[in-house]
Amino acid sequence: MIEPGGYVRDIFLKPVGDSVTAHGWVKTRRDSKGVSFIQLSDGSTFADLQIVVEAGAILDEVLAGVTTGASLRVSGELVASPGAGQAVELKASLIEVIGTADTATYPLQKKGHTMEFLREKAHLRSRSNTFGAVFRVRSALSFAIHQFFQERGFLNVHTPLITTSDAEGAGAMFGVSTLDLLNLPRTEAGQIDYTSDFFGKRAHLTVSGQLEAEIFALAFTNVYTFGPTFRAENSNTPRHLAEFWMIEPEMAFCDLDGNRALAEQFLKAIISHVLNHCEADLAFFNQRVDNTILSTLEQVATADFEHVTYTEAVSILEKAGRAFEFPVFWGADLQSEHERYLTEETFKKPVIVTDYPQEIKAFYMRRNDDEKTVRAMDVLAPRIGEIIGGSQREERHDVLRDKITAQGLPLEEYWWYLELRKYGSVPHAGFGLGLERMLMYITGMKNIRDVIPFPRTPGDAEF
RNA sequence: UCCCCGUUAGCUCAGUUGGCAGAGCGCUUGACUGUUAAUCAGGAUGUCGCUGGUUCGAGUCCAGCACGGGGAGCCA
Repeated sequence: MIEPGGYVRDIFLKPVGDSVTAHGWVKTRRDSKGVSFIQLSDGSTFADLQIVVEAGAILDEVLAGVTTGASLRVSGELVASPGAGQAVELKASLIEVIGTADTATYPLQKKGHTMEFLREKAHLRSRSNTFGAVFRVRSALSFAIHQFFQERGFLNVHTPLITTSDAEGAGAMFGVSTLDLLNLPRTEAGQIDYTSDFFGKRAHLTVSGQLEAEIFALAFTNVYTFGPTFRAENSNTPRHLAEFWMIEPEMAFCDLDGNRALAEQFLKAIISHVLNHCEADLAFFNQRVDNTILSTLEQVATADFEHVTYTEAVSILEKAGRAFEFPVFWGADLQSEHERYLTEETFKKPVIVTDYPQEIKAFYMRRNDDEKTVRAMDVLAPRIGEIIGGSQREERHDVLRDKITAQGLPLEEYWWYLELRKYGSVPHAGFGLGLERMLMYITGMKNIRDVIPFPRTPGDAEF
């Protein structure tokens, strides 16, 4: 394997004159009479290593196998580059073609691919400039998220992916079953008999780890989850996946103000980390994908977020003097167009909206004294809308029981959730961040399917 | 799931009033002593998404279906 020090990223930092060996895949090759240039990438950094092959240095039979997509081991001397694009380059004295790639059929070319085409080549697209940058940023972002919480004493909890309760009473869920679909056991009433199923009752893939995270918050004080989440909604948009990754911190002894403050610190910290550690990748996105991302990210990392209540937001929208497609009135949920107006036109930066009407929010959100609103918060970002959703949780047993009943949810399914409010209940709060939504925001990528390695969407689970 | 748009060479696309299937890039052959999406010259490459229909004749008109994109809803 390649050890630290052997990545292309490391080779760039070595002194001129060193003997080095590089491994990677050929991105492209240029020939002149007497000299060839090979762009070699191993994914460790945005820049390719330029390999220079002088006339006679390498056998023609070997060089014939050096084509776009082929994998190589190259040894030679690191030299200062007289060309403009790079400080150093590798003067090859030995090239081994590890795996060839037929130029007639290799799908990736030097330029001109659409995201849609590359999505169909998900097994090769990670070798491209764009997807190399996307997945390096994704990895750095994931690290920054763990670091942020670990440094603050948060416990990382692995909540289950298979669940027998419907966490929010909302959203279609994927069933998990070992029953024979061609021969389903039936109850006398004709319903499917899940008592003979693997878990003895109906099971699903989780739509959120929040309820289990609350259990851990009431034992470990501050916790967070970071794992995959599943929604079986038939959503066909550039912002939805059937399988995506979500981060859900949950804090005991915390109210909505603390929750809001943490969300803002969190976003600033992880954006700063990426700004400091992925400069070349971000420069590429800023140049080729969206020329506003660098200035936007720098602003978000430093400027204070706006905070308005739902009631204030509605008031702003009513005074906007604009004909929205969906009417604005107190009690209506904010639509995409309303969120965009607030973030892109009114404030031009992230906005945290709090205290939504009880009727449009989930049962577990803490009811305010006005009996009409709940301690909910949405962090809205320019261009992509809701990036974080969270709330202070209802910690009062009787109020929570009433809210579950009022929303028509089965009390018995929530027995343990209610029992947490009987034994040492404390005010607590948390939020959820969609990793892919955050990545879209950071990279400027327009389709969520292009910031996850292998997207799952309705009708598509290839790879 | 609803609305709109699209599907022509490996890729990105043009294709006029229904009348011989096109370009650029990629690939390939050659030229060129240092390129940066190299450049220059030549060459090959087609189930016009699928199934029907209209017509003397359909890439072009009509219908259905499939797939893709954008917008909406659901939401992270």
